Amino acid sequence: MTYAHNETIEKATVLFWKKGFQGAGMRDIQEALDMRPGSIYSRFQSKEGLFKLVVEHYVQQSQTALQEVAESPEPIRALRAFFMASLMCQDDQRFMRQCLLVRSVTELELLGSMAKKAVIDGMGILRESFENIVKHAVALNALPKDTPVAKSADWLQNQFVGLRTYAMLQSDDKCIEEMIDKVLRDLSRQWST
Amino acid sequence: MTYAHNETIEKATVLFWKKGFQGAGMRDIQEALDMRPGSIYSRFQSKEGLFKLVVEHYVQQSQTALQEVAESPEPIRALRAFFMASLMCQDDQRFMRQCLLVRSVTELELLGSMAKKAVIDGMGILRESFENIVKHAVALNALPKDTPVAKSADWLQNQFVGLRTYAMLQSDDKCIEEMIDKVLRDLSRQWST
DNA sequence: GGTTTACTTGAACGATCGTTCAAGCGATAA
DNA sequence: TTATCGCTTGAACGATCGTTCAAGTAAACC
Repeated sequence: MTYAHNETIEKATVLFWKKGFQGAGMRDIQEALDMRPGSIYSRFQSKEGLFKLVVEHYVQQSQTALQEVAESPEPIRALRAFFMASLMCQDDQRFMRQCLLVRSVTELELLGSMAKKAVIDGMGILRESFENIVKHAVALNALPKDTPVAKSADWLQNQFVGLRTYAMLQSDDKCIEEMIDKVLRDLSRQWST
Repeated sequence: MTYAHNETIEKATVLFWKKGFQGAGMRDIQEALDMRPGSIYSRFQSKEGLFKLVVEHYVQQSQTALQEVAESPEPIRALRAFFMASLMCQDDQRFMRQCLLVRSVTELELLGSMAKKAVIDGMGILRESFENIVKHAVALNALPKDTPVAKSADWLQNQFVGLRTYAMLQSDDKCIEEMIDKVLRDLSRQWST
């Protein structure tokens, strides 16, 4: 039941990821989930209700992954692995290189208040996860003691956004890898002028 | 005639920028341009034809602005000014903080081949403009001689994308300014490990 | 067996989508 | 004046949108 529920959410995630909220029509959704409109509406209330669940599920999954990075004995190396996995997925899943949340931000205006809140809250939650990583890295001396944690978290999330857009258009994985390494080097550097 | 044409394109640009290609309906367009459907179709052939012109116009404007940065006697300072102007526009134009091209990339799949080409080519053209800036800066000793020009151009465009997304969600202009300065510092640094 | 309950079905709704086209308009040429 | 031209108009087209709902199904409880 709950398993089937998660499976359904994940199918919807792929669809929204590929086509966007507006771009994914109810008939696409019906086909992807192999459900008839009545069933979908009885379970999720509306297209937007389903989308909200998708976003929350996505945030939760990402949060878990980032938490594992933070708690790793080598957080910087783990972060690098996380970046690589997110940015270099197979070509037939290229659309997943773009962050689902960032994609949704561009559609924010035409989302209802519930879904909108889920997206914005999600961005905040992931920012916190990045902050956790920086904190742990500082504690382990993997980053300088005087690293401004809050600012670095903003910056890191920001870099991730840029990287994901870059990775979506860039076909040469080697370039992506170099870009990741530049980010990690810049992360370690002093922030002061 | 041509002036009125440009004015029309610019009105359409604002609309597509705010609502996206899919989100802007023909009836929105009719209202924004104060034209009836027949006139729009006789002049632009289709919604996509209009969008293509909008994208090309946007790219051309951006290219001109970046060219001025490159040819400035202090390119890094000029680049900073360009970033500030792009990222800190008034709140009622906040949607313009997101790059129109990046926004369009998320809708790439549902664009016809003509408009798609305009978007992708546009990204390439702007990348070249960033490369020009780096080249000029190196020539003026504003950047180290051994700066890898092509890679730096990719990186710089990438940073701009990240910054624009960041600026759209971040309400504190001071944070944005600090982030810009971090980018400019990281730009000057050595790329080698 | 009969009733309730939760879930599913698919036809159909009104609204909106991008687009078309016959008809109308005003200026220019004959 | 009449004919021709490019441009405009707005009603209307078929398609698709998100959504609804009466009818059907199957398991659970009395």
